[in-house]
Amino acid sequence: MNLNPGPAGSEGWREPIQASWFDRPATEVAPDLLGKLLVRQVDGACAAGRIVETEAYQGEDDQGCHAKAGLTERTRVMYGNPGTAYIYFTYGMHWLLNVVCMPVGFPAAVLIRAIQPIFGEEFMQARRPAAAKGWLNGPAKLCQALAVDGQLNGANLCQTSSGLWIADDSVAANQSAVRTTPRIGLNTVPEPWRSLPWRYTLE
DNA sequence: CGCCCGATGTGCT
DNA sequence: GCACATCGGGCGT
Repeated sequence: MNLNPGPAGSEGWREPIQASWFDRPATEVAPDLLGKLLVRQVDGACAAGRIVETEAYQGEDDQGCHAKAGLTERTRVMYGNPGTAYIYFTYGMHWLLNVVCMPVGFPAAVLIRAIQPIFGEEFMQARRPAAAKGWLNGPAKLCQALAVDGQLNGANLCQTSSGLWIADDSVAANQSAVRTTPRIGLNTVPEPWRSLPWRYTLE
């Protein structure tokens, strides 16, 4: 098995970020996730991408957050441990990946919206049209590329045994390059939540 | 490039 | 019923 090691001299991608790092507001975790690695290991292959776009969703008050409906079967994971994967199905065909934040009992999560390929491109391209332009710049696209679906809902992202984790390879993001905008796709969400600057992008 | 629209399943009112 | 944290193709500019 060739694990397609990461950048020379950097083994940081093997070490998952620990749960305590996610035990704070999603509006803090979301910008801090920019520049971190999203790593997938499954079927004897390994692939990773650098996170370049995130969104924060937090609290039952946030009318853009699924937790506005309170604790339900669907939102249960968001009320759980920080560092857990909250993965849901939408538009009849797409999976979206979030990382749970905040202590148990408070619903919050960060949506991973885009990554840039770091290694394991062959693994990712086998699941995405190789010729497609912008083949990882969307929350459903990156889930398809990394073989992330509902089977991983509730998975612990703080251990490699899940086959999905987030790592810091010490290629620090330039914080000055972080930009904020309103979140995408909240077309019927009332103000002020619709326009909160809770989308974070790199470059 | 932009806008428009259909695909397609499910959670919640 | 309907909205939905989307995507890709089609067609007009």
